[in-house]
Formats: sequence, C-alpha cells, structure tokens
Amino acid sequence: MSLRYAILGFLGSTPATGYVIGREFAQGAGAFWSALPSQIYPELRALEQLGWIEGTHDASDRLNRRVFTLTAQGVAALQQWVEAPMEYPPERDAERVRLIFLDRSAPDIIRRHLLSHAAHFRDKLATWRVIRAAMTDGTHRQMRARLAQRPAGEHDLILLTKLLAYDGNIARAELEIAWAEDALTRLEALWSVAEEVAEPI
Amino acid sequence: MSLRYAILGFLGSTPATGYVIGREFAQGAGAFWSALPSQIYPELRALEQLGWIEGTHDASDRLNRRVFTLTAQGVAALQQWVEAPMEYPPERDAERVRLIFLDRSAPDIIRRHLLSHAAHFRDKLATWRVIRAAMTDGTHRQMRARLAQRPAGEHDLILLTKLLAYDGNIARAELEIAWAEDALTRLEALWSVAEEVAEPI
DNA sequence: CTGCCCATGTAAATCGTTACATGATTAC
DNA sequence: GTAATCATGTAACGATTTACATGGGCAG
Repeated sequence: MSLRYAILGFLGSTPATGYVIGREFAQGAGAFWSALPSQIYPELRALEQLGWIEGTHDASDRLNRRVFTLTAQGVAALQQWVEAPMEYPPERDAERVRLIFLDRSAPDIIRRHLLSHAAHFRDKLATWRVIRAAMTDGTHRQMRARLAQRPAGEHDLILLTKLLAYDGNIARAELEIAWAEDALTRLEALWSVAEEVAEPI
Repeated sequence: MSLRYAILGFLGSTPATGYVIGREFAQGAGAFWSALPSQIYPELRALEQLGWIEGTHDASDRLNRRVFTLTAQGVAALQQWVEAPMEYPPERDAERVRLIFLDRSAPDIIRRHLLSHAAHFRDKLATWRVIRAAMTDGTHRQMRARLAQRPAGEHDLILLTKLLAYDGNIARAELEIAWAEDALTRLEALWSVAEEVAEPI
C-alpha cells in the first residue's frame, strides 16, 4: 500500500501527470520509494475510483495527458496513513546473503564484491547530497511548490522533515561505505596472516 | 531469486527440513532474508527438480518429514550466484515516506513515530548482538555445522564473513537509533523556538 | 526524416503475504 | 485430554518487474 500513499504525498505538493510521478520516482523521490509506469497508471485509476485524486483531461492538449490533483478525502486518507503505526517489513538483503556464502571464493572475488558495494553507495550518496543541497538553498521545485501552499509559520517543519529523511539516507550510505572499507581491512589482515603461515620467512 | 540461494546456502551448512529452514528464517537467518512456509515448500520442490538439492523420506519417520541435502550441482549453482555482480534493488522505505509527509501532524505524533522507530531497531540490535556473540564463542549451531565440514585453515574466513554481515546489520541498527534521536533533538529545538514566538516572555 | 523524449497504457510472469487445511507428537 | 509445537502443504490475493504496444512533439 505504500505506493498509493507515496503518490498521494507527491500530489499533495503539486498536481502532476502519471509521467511526472514516474520520473520523480526514478530520480529525487526514488531515494525513498519507486515504481514503474506499469504500476503507476493503474494505481492512479484506483485512486481516482476512491475519490482521493481527480484527473482532468485538457481538451486543448494534443497529447493525451491527465493532470491529477489531490482531493480533500485524499488529504485525509494520507494523513491517516502517515500517522498510523509503522509495520516494519522483514529484512531482505541479497548483498549480505552473498557475503555470508562467499567463504568458498577467492580473495579477489570477495574484494570485488565489497568494492562494488562501496561504489554503489558512493553513487547514492552523491545523488542524495545534491538533492539535499537543493532543498536548503531553495532550488528544489517540489519543495517550493509544497511551501507555497502552506503558511510561512509551518515552513521550517516542512523543510526539516524532508532534510531529516535525506540526512538519514546520507548517513546510511556513509555507513555502508565505511562498513565495506572496514570489512576489506579485516579481510586483508586475515589474508596476510594466512600468507605468512603458507610462506614463512 | 534470492530466496532460492538463501535456502541453498543454508543447506550448505547442514541438511534440513522445510520446517527447520522456515524456523531459521524467522530467527537467526532472518537478519538477512526471510520467507514463510508457503513460499519455502514450493521452492524446495523446484530446487529438487533442478537437481540442486535432494530430499529423502525416512520410512521409519512417523511424521512426513523430508530432509534436504545440497548436491554438487547445488554447491556450484550457489557459488556462481554469490560471485555474480550484485543488482541493488530500488530503495523502498515506508518509514521515510511517512516522515516526509508527517509535516501536517502534531508534535506528539511525530515524536511517537521517531520513538517507535528507535524502539524497533533497539529490538533488532539486541537480537543480532546475541547471535553475533554466539558465533564468536562457538555456541552457534549452524556455524559449528558449517565449520565441521571444512578444513581448519578456512575457519577464520568462514567465521569472518558472517561476523562482517552481522556487524553491518548491528551498525545499521545503531545508526537508525542515533538518527531517530538526533531527529527528535532537532525537532524539539524547532518546536521550542515556535513556542517562544507564540508566547513571548 | 530520424532519433529521442514525452505520454499512457496492457499482459504476463514473478515474488511475497494471508488465509486456510490437515494431521502427528510432546509436555502438562 | 488439551494445548503447544512439529510438519507440510494449497489457494487466493497483492505487489512488483518485464515485455510489449502505440502514438505525438521536438531538435538536429
């Protein structure tokens, strides 16, 4: 059900087409949730059926675009969901499963695994830092749209919740990089001892 | 496909029934992957069809138990998978989505959200620390079974890869707790300023 | 006029959860 | 005897990915 509310939340900042939502999920919003067009379009229909969003066809628009807007019921449904107690999903981490069973593999393969883990999160880190910076310097479109429709007194809180979310992801990425590097250090120490035993001086 | 290889990896340490695999996924192995019986039993059949595991019915066993053992082909298939390049799944984090859109909610609700986030990971942390300790002091059954069938020279590496995996999860849990506490601190600071503005001295 | 992006979808397959069903064994 | 745990499944549903289909607009 999270996709449903991620879409509602997005439309809570600004009306948008399915295409724009999909693009956001593939970029900025993708830090927290993502979905492909084949999932987004049917979900938009379902939300329209529920009366939580409203889609308008612009007759003058040659492309068959539909712009969706959050309804009052949609706002209420979103509010209810975000305030509901979290149900944490089970842990599922293919990287850890691989590492655990890499104990029959050559050092170079284990090294490659950890280096690419670090590289993956360095990538994420760079992306998220750019978005975070855009939020604090007022360049971030989505954020500006959201602030524009809310009283100035609430602006600090609106910005802070998003910054906290990005800061959390940034800290996670930094942790994964540091973890992978520490893991490599510990493995190299083990391998260098093994070598000394194999070829004593 | 990760479930498939998580099962193979488990059976690589010791033969087991579907029930035991399910119990492991709900406990120790659940730190990295999990699955319910309704997914495990069909997968075991599929693995048997592939010739990667072999199930034996013990006629003397009154319960209808089948004990599965990894075949040589299964060992090879697992090896190939763990060494293959990781494909990282998209980020999907319902907690972050909630936090981001909690900016219309009362301070107490946001507080509760972050406190329960910290509580959730304190729980995980405690569990994982206990398992990690069992691995280093030689109490961990699964680990002992795995070590027993491998030459002593490999024992350090076999243990280290598992410790690294748990250490990573432990560090993640610690991070989430610290993040939630920091988030609370920053929010309280914001709210106390807002109060002062509302009720100046 | 060609290639790229905009834009919206459908269909099938895969992965995972929920609900249901059944029966044996063990501890109290 | 009865409740908890052991043990193995099936069926239906929900969430996600992959593959396919179609056509308009815009820049070089």
